[in-house]
Amino acid sequence: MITLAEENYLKAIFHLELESQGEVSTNAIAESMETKPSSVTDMVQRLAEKKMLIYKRYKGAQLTEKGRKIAIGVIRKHRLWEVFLVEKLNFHWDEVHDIAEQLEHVQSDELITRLDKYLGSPDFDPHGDPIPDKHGVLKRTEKKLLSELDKNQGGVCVGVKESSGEFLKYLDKKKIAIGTKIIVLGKEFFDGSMVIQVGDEQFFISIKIAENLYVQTI
Amino acid sequence: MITLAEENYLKAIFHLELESQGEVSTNAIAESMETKPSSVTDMVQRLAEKKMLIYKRYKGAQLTEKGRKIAIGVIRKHRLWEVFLVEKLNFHWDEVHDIAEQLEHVQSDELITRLDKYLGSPDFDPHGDPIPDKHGVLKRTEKKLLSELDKNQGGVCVGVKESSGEFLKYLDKKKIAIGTKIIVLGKEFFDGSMVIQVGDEQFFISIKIAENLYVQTI
DNA sequence: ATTTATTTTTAGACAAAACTAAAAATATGT
DNA sequence: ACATATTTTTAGTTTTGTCTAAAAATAAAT
Repeated sequence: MITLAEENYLKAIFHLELESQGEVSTNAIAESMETKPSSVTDMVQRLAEKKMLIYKRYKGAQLTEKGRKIAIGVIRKHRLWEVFLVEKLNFHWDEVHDIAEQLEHVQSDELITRLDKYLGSPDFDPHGDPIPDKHGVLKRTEKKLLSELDKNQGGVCVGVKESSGEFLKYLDKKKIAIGTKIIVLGKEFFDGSMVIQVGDEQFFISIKIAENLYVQTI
Repeated sequence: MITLAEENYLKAIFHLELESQGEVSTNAIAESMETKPSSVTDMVQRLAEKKMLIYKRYKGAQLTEKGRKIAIGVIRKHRLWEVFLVEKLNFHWDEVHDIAEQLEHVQSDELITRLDKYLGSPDFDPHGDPIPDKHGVLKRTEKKLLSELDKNQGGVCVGVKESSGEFLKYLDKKKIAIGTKIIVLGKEFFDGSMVIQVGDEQFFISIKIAENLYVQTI
């Protein structure tokens, strides 16, 4: 049996491992979970006993295969519920996080299997983050053109193909820079135009823009 | 703030109050929650301090308006989620209880408002139990003919209109007696025939049966 | 009414998950 | 390298919710 708190720790450690290679520090976990380092030490030791991570004192934590599986399972549930909240209950994409944070802890494999099917097995959540499949495989892709992204997929801007002053000025006006996250909210088949989300703003772009912007998918 | 355990106690006490008037005994609560009487005493004292119920030692507990409101809120959430699981995710009616037991504790008024609307504001859950409205009002109806019930509504058999031997023998064969719970799973408009659930069995009945059976709706 | 049985409560422990304060280990700066 | 700063851990409490065992109150029985 796994507790709610344990699931949250595993999830947080998983995310931190993505950002920086190797062991995750006690302080980093404490900060990301808004708790005290001493509490983290406690929990991390418990999780190490349960073989969900490897912990070396003063060095940090590293998920085991078992721990990573659980973390990815929680993330899969979180993102599927976010899709449900936005697509079926018409929540706005930025209102769903706290609710999904609760729903992700409901324990029932059958529920998630059916929810996934009901939602049409989506690949991305409303924030553009990829949804792991039932085997825990995360679609980890490389640099792409923005125009290659699908609906609901997101990426971080990593460069431009064309670098004319006009184009850069346009990007500046739209507050797109290296490191800016972009989510595809909609895509038109016949002309490749898109509606994208940048920060709080949603706007329309033509295929000419989308074909000249490189993004790193998550 | 209210905890998960507190919600479960309030819900259990609410159900016990329906079955027997007046105060609910410590032992009764312990039995219905599958826990020890000493634990119940503890929790009931905490809930009394929070003004969710009135507790007199050695006498039992009685919900206050505040406590009852919370209990009904939890029951509303439970039953709405059950409808979701059956109608949208195609679960069978007898598989959904444990999952709804978890979903009922997700805290978000907006979520429930939207879920209710999404499901078409149903009046009854898949077990035929009534769903309290957003103000906590439970559709508490009186004795009716089975034929007057709507789809998904349930009732307890309280008597017959016609009492011929043939009819009673039929009821006996179908294991329907005073106190038996009946749920309407489907209703045909043009002839008033129904598919009903009795215990584990589901079967078809004609309007002649439905018009001669009194039920007490829940 | 007084003993017996049942119910309920108290007292004391425990586990999970958090905290504070202090100690220990590691990292940094000159 | 050595003092200082930072990070991490330990030790000791707290809260929530549970338990067991024993005591107290209430109910039942002869």
